[in-house]
Amino acid sequence: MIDINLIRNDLEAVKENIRKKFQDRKLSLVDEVIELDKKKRALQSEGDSLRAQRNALSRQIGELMKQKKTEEANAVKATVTANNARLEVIGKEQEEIETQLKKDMMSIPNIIAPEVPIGKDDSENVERERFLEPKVPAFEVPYHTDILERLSGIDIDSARRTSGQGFYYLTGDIARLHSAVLAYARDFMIGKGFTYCIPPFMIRSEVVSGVMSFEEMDGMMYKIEGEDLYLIGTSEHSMIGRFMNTIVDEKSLPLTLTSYSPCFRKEKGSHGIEERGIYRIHQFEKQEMIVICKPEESRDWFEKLYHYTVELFVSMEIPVRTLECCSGDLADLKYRSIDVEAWSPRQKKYFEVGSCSNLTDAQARRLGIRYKSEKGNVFAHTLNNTVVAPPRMLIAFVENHLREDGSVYIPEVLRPYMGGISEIRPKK
RNA sequence: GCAGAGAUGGCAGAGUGGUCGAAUGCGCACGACUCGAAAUCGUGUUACGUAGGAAUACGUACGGAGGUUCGAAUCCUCUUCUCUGCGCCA
Repeated sequence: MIDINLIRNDLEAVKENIRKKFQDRKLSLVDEVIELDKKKRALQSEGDSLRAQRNALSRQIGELMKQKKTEEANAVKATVTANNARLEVIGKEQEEIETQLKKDMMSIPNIIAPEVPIGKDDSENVERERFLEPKVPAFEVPYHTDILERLSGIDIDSARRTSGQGFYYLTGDIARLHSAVLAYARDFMIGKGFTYCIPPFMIRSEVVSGVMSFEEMDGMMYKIEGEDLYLIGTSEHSMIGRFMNTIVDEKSLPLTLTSYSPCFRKEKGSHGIEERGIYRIHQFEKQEMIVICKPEESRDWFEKLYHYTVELFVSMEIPVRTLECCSGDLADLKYRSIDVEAWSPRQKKYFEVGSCSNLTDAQARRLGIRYKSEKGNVFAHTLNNTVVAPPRMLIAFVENHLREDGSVYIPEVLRPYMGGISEIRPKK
């Protein structure tokens, strides 16, 4: 949600931003907001003066009652009752206008960063940098589940029976590798000065509706039967929810947090879930980073954050590239987004393993996350980025580290978490 | 899960229908005293919205939602959380 003052003061900038995102149908919303805002203020000042009158009259009634002038008091009461009738009408109108205003404001996208390339959809995203040489081995790289099955590392058939499509059993060294990657990523982020955090894996509807739209909620969130609780789709939900409607201490900024959680997603309407394998699934685990900082610091943090992910992948010897999301592919709340993609020697292309976003104050304004400064209370800036999400990243891992004999190489940095072993070999 | 008590400003804590945005204490800011400090004294110190250049004015908010009333921190209903006791449990 952007600052309404921006619309009041620089309507053209807001409209230009909408055009850059190819959302021209939303242009009329901006004019509607101006109108509604005017009406809202008019109603408020009318209501305020009526209330001021009522407060004065009520005090008068108190006085008259004390002096036992009941008749006069009743006369004044009648005036107040008439006022109240009008107040009720105003109240209803105000409520309607405010609901519509809020809805409009939520649909108006955040102002995008100057470096965001203009483009309609993800096909126009722009590659920024590459790290490590993307290699294609001489032998054919099988589909990731075939690699994992040969290593006795996965059992999807059983998972289908117990839980249905989109689930998996990881077993043996592969399961251990999964945990090792998470533990290594956790320690890596702690080493960068982040505070490790394990959040609630379920949150209330109140928090859910704070962090996402109704459509997103319907398409993603699993609800707990008979309770006002939802399984989180990412730890960002509970991590950001933690600061909803709070004023954080300026001295504690920037808050740099790294959280672990399982993530549950319906993936409703996405065909990817039908795919064989563990690319798109209902349940996965993820290490995430969250930064809450002062506005003037968010641009620097953004650069740092996605470079941390890059550094992590490079340390595990997996080639990656960064991809700048173009204007049309950027979600409405985002100022800027960079995806980190890992190399797939099988597909001979890069695929997404993480996404880093700077939401500036749009998310904070929507959720009421502020800090107290000399200038008064200011909305903070929020950023989030994937450190690593192992089931998906395991695809990149086994594809890149597969050797011709079917074994998978374990990079140096992970060995302490794998009992010192340097490879996983097929059984038999 | 059951029963009882509670939720008020940065903190502690009064207030049970009308000059209550809220006593008092602590904290904090500024000033006086002092060579300087402590102590002491004085002044100030909630947030949000609207109008205004500003001083300020008006409105709203006493966990949250709704209700009663001319008027609600105060009465009623629901809800969330906290504490105490019992029960249950990794």
